[in-house]
Amino acid sequence: MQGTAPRTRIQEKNTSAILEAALEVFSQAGFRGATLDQIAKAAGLSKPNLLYYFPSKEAIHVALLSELLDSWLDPLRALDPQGDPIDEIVGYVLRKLDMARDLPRESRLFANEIIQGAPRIHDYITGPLKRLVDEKADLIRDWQAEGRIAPVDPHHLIFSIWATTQHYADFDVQVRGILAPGQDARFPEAARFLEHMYRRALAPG
Amino acid sequence: MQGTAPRTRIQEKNTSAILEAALEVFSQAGFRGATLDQIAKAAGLSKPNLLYYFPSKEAIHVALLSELLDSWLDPLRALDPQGDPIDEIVGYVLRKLDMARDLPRESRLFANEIIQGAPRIHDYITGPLKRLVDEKADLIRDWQAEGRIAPVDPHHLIFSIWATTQHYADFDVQVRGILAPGQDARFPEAARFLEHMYRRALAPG
DNA sequence: AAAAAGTTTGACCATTTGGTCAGGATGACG
DNA sequence: CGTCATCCTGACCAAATGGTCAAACTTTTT
Repeated sequence: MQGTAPRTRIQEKNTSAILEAALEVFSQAGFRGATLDQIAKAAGLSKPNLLYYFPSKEAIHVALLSELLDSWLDPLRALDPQGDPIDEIVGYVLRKLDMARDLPRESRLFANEIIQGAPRIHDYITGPLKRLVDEKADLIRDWQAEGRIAPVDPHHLIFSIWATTQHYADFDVQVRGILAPGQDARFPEAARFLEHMYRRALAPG
Repeated sequence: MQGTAPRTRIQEKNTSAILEAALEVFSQAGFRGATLDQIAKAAGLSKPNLLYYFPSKEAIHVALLSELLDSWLDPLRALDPQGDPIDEIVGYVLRKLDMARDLPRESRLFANEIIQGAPRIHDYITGPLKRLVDEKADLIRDWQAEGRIAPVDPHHLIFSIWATTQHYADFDVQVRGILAPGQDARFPEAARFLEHMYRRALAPG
């Protein structure tokens, strides 16, 4: 009945249909641009029925964001202190690029939220996200101290990785519009470009 | 009276007050998230008075976008075929970064529009924007053929420049949240990082 | 100073939108 | 099969929102 764990099959089915529909709508229109009617229609339910499963529009949005944020950090977490520094970072870039390809709606949901001032996830940014980024920045500084990677600012390196990879999800319309028609290969091409760029930029010496 | 050129002082003053207010509101909330009341209040006018100067909310948005798109291409246009390839591209990066610092609302207005599917500027993307990008991609390919710059995909190079620079405007909240506190230096730091990255990535050989 | 042109507003309207509710339908289960 | 809990809906509501309009108020022009 609430945003917590579903208890019955019907709840299971409907809550996930709602979240799926809401992801579609919110990611495309932003929070205020989305309407309960759109979400209900996309989920194949009536509006009052939506509100039987979630107490409000806001609650749906929060549920969606919580689910997302939970897994958003995973690729960065996987940066391995034991691995080869440049391979690790390039691996991170390619993992993020895969996410942009496979989960573009999640990326746009996140982007919408942040562009509009991150009203609902400010604590996440200054809390868990900042902590993890700071930790990985330290790791990168360690690698730099050992001379295994060029001495660039770790935070801005991470920002650039986010920017370049998420760009292919968030600005997809623009990318396709400019690359058209043969844009089917844009992700492999982007991977090749980004791998080249980061290998070159980070090579020590 | 319409979105064309103002005729009187009062028109001059009020239309620019409206556009300034609308930029503030639209860039922060997106088209659907913005309300005429918010814009009117920010402009210091009554809502009916807004609609005396612009026929609709949509018209204000269009006027704003037209104004913006007109100047959006300038930095890329300035890529000089006569200059040193790497200096030219790094110069472009730094110019875009300056724009992200000085005109963040314009950047967010644009980003909001594209994330939400570019309903109002699709023709601009596949038209003038694509043309200019393709032209500059050819220039970059020429430089590559002369061996003066590394052979990376020119389109994806340009995308990465847009992504990394606009990130500092569009995702400002996130950048500040992670860098805090000493985030006042984020633009000079970003400039240093990006210049390093692109010089390294593009050096021939 | 009067007329004309331009500007502003309060009151109003239709539609959209998030949300409620009483009651009916449907399933789970002894 | 009966009953209890879960699920679903049509009708409804209040607030917000984009937009209209007649009338009043200013400014410019003659």
